[in-house]
Amino acid sequence: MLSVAVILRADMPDQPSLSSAYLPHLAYDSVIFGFSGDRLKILVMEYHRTQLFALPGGFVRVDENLDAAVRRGLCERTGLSDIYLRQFQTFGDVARHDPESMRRILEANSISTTEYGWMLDRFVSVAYYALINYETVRPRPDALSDSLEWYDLDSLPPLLFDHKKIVHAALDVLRRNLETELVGKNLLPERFTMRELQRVCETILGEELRRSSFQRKMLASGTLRRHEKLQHGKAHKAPYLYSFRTEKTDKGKS
Amino acid sequence: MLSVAVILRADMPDQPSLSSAYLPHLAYDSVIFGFSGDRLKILVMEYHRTQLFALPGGFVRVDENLDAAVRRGLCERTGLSDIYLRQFQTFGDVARHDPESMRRILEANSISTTEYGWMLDRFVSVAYYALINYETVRPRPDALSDSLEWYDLDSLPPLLFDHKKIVHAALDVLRRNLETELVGKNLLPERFTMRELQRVCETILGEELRRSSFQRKMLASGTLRRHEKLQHGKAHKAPYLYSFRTEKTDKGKS
DNA sequence: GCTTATTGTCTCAACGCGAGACAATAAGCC
DNA sequence: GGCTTATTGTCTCGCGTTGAGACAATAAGC
Repeated sequence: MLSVAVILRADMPDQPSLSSAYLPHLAYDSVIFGFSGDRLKILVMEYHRTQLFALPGGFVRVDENLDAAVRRGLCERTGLSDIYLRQFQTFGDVARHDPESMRRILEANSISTTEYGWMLDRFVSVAYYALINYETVRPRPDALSDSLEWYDLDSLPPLLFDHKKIVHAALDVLRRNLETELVGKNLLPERFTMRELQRVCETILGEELRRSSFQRKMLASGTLRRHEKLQHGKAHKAPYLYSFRTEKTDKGKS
Repeated sequence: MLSVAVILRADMPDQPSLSSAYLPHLAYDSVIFGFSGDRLKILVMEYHRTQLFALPGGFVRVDENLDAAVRRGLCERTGLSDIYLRQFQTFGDVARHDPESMRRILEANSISTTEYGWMLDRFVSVAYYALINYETVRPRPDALSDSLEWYDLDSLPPLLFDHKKIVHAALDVLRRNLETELVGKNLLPERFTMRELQRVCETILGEELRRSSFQRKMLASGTLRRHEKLQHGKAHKAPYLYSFRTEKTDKGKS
């Protein structure tokens, strides 16, 4: 949360006071998962000149749907507009706010603490997680040139506020919803091999799965469509390519 | 949300302005489930002189944890202080706010819309559900003598705002968590028969379960403790009484 | 003492899953 | 071209879980 740059962008020309354009005391934080072929990563931003890291987040405009606000922020960061997004928990403890760190960020960026003092207040934050295909995204740090980079889940930098807790909560929910939410659809390219799909599931769960059982279960689930075009160019037997079945692409196929 | 009486209680003697004691634009709503022996019910409040119905809810003080605020409100309504409570979703659409209905409520209760105009604003609401034993509670409508009563889930009155949607979302989550959350523990008395436990699960799921399978599964789960004292006074074979196992009551028992 | 409804437990078949085996295949190497 | 080798798709076997039904034990009412 507390993405300074989101506020400072020149995208609110008609607002006399910047703070009044947003709902006070309310923020969102996003855990953006990406899959890189063998590892699960998330996007972490670093505030310039502070070595302080946090999840990308932002605020909600007074006339904006909560979901829309998150989608807007996500688009600004990744350039993607139609991605899988899911709200999973709201964090509202008083102890989560940390005005000292926030003050350091503002001062390091020469931002007036009198005009933007409201950012030092307590915030209740609604947390979302997103699933995107690692390859299709070039993360864009915002106007204050904060960095925005992929970090391995098991080698995250120290995060501000309660963001570490938020990341773990996101992973928990993601694991619970792995079977019902077609996770691979959002983390893999359009067409993929059974092995790649298995890798995604294994990485999220943090455990290895039996190949034959996994294949049997996936085929039986009816969510996959097998294509006749094989993957060539690599060693050994050429595997089938699969894609996720949609109502449009095929109907009534076994 | 928008429980007027919560605000008007004389519990904030030091606050010069009532509105500043609470986080603006933020509320909570609670779906309080109770079980009456054969039916699942929830608590619904009626604003006096308006015939407008809504879920019990309230606001969060500026120095108060979100969870604590809900617990406080729940205690005021039910008198219970140690109950099962779970946050499940946050509702943040702009369309959910309905200033006209809110104005009717304020006017019907002769509340100044200039001083309490902030209650007409848009609110983002964090929704919780609670599970309580129907028998142990005498619902307390608040200072404005709004009524607060148990309603059958399938015969709810029309609810304000998006509260119907919130109720359905709560039921969805409750069903998904039925197996992992020891729901019966909170909806049944201390000791109960296997039949009563099965009734709770069936009512929540909205479907009938096989008696033998249910009994086998419950006994195998290890969460139940069987007592030797039987239930007498009723016809037919006397069933065992069970209670939920806690770490204190027994350890290492098969 | 009989009837009747309920309860605790058992059996059997169907199904899903872990584990392993097998043939088919395609690239690399000689 | 023939062999090696790793990967893939599929099959089988055994185990445990579940649905469905059966059975005896029991307690209240007549």
